[in-house]
Amino acid sequence: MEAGSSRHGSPDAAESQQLRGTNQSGMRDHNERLVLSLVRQSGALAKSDIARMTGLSAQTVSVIMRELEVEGLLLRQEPIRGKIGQPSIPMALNPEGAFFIGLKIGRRSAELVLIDFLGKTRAMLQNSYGYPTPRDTIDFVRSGIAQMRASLTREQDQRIAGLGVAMPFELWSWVDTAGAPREVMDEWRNRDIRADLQTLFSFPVYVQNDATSACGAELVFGDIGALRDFVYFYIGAFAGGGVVLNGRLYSGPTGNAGALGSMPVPGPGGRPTQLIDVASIAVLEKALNAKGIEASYLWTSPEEWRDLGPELDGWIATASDALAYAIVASASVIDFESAVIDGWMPPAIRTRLVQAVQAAIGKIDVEGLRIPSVREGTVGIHARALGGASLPLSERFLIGSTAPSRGV
Amino acid sequence: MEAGSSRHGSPDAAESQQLRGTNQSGMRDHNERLVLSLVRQSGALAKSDIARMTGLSAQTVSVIMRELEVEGLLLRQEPIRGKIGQPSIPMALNPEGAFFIGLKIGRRSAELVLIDFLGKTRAMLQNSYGYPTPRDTIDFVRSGIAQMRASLTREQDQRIAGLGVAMPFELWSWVDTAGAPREVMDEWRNRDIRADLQTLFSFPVYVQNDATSACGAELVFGDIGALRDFVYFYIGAFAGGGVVLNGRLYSGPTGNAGALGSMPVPGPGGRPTQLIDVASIAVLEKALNAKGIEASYLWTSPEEWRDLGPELDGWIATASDALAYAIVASASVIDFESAVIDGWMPPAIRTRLVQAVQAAIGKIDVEGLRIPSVREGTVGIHARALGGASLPLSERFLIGSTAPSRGV
DNA sequence: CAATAATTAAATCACTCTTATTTATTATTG
DNA sequence: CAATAATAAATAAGAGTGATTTAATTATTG
Repeated sequence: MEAGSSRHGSPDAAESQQLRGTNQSGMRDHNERLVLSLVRQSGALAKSDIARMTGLSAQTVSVIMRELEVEGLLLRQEPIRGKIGQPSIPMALNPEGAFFIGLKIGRRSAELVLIDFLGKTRAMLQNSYGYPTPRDTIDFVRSGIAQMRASLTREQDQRIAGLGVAMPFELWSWVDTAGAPREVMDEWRNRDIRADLQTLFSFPVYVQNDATSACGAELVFGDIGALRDFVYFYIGAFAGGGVVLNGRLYSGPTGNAGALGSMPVPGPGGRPTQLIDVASIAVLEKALNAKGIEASYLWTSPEEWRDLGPELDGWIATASDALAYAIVASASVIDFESAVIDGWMPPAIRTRLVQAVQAAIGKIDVEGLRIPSVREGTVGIHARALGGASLPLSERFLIGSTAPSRGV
Repeated sequence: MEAGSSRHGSPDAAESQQLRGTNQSGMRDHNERLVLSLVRQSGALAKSDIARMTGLSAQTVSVIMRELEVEGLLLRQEPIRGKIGQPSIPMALNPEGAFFIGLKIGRRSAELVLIDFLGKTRAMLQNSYGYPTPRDTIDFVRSGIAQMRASLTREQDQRIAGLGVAMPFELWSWVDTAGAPREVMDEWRNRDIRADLQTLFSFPVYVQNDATSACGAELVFGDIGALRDFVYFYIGAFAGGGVVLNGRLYSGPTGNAGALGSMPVPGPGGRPTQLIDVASIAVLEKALNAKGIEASYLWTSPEEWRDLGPELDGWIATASDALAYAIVASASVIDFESAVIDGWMPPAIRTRLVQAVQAAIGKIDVEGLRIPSVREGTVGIHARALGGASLPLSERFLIGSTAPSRGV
């Protein structure tokens, strides 16, 4: 259990140990994923475009894409005329090609989301609580998914490709601080939530760290352009992160890569603190509470916070210093092109935070490094649940890049 | 040029942009590399072992390994008897299968090394200087390699698979601090050393960051067991590092991953400094010089330093605190299994340093992280040059793991 | 109508897989 | 102790899969 439970457990117990050989079906699978990844990234592409981009022969691409079309994953668009030669027929992702369900288990609420092949949200459900329990969570998932599936046609329902669960690393270690009884804590520790959920459904169930999931949502659904290597911060009740290398979400050997909340940074007094202790919404809430301000709306209305006054300014100042520091430290481990910051906050405040971080980086000694550009996330508050849903999508339809290329 | 020159330039200008398709030769190439990687990692293996490990059919493995044997890359060992069934015939790497040349360009000296397929050093040459110049470096390489090749048979010579150059990132930015004239600095900045060297040889020439190279040597030649993800520190005149992910050296989008010398850490007074400013041999030298102690033997006799007294103790104390901090910060970016420390120092001192780092980590708040084990490097002072030589070896004969696996 | 580019059918080629066979060895039986 | 059974490694032959090559077809521009 231990390390295993927080990995994204591949339900088929597939990748047994380490290094596998490649055979023809592996090759075809790889090329199919490649085509789908390119079409997802670039919009609609003609077969000839794909052939040029991949280096595969036109005929191979023709065969692969025709098959994907027959399977309902690609849709033929209007031919493009006006250029010399036979008009090209762009092929786009079919929104109805597949559906995915994401579940986020958070400190104060759970979210369930149903998305289509393009990542568009088709349905969303929420469940608030004082603290989560396995039993209630499973009930919520069972009834919630039943409700969502009822709204789908039989055809659509059969195209549900999986459920991805985004939850914090070692959930039980903080559930008790939320006032939960000890039994609940132990239940989370001892139960294999993935296995329990898997018994309910015929499609595969995956589990992944919540901030890593948010990062995955940014990668798959976000507007990141050609960005292929970035470090990602999600500032929620707690702070966490994720890592994208070579266009692929990297979750690490134990699934705990991007544990940026635990990054040591210089605290207010100059002594080292963890990032999470200065750059999380929980810290902001505490600061507000200390002033006697009721701040539960931080959790309930993330689209628009009231005017928060000096506490917010102070929070942004310290949080951005800490984030700047964490970004520089990250950049000395991996030469990321960008650092992306998103979180449970209104876009306007996210913008302020990012600007403050950019300014704060300027005050740090960065000799010997190329500092990543700092940008806002483009997915927003629901990134974790969407990232959960992106997990079955990635597993089934996308590809990384560190793959064997063509021979000579 | 810019970013390009410090990448490991693939001489064939092969991997044009990003995502390539896979074809049969790619598949075969992948499986061949897989076999060689496994044999390198595990010593000698029978065909049936390989078949079990890779999931490939016995027949496929038979064909591949027979071919590798014919090519002279594998050697048939004595059959192993004493077990039921036909005795298995282990196949080992043929030491004469290929040769590789490594060049390290350092602050005070250059090293040239010739190794065989097992990584054993066949020849080594050194060249000391006040500061390096491109012209002298190229002369040294030309004559040095000519001398080395003269000692090889025609057969061996034809099996030289490449030259790998290990040199610091933006060499020119510190050459001037070594007292070099400005022209030399500019020459390094403006010249493409890889291209210049490539004109001299028919085998491919690669360039890579020096500390990253050292890390690669540890990965390929070191005694790391099953370790597949680690962060590596090389403490030389300066401090640098490297990153191994999934059993593969990761050099990052710009080739500057593992720039750990630039990691911000709490300095002596508690204010942030870069790791390089507290944990490098140059700092130790400076401390000794300040006490009026002549310390040039630090560079010339790294096998055995004289008794260094309190300055060494002080250096180990501050360096280990900083390293401990850098390791924790790295672990919050990637959940490394281990941190490996090596450098230009006698093994006994390396041992002390590692022990001090282990102790120092205990004093840091690591909640939410699994802390990597800290171990000594097993390659030693020549890791950079050997790592240079490992570069053509990896490019040509080894494989990472993030590759398409077998189909159903 | 010539040139150009996209697409695809047919034939070919490379590589892995499955099945069956051979070979070498240990374990068991009479 | 010889004969036989069991086991495992290695390989040969043939089948199957998927990419490539070659050539033909189609739609469009100029």
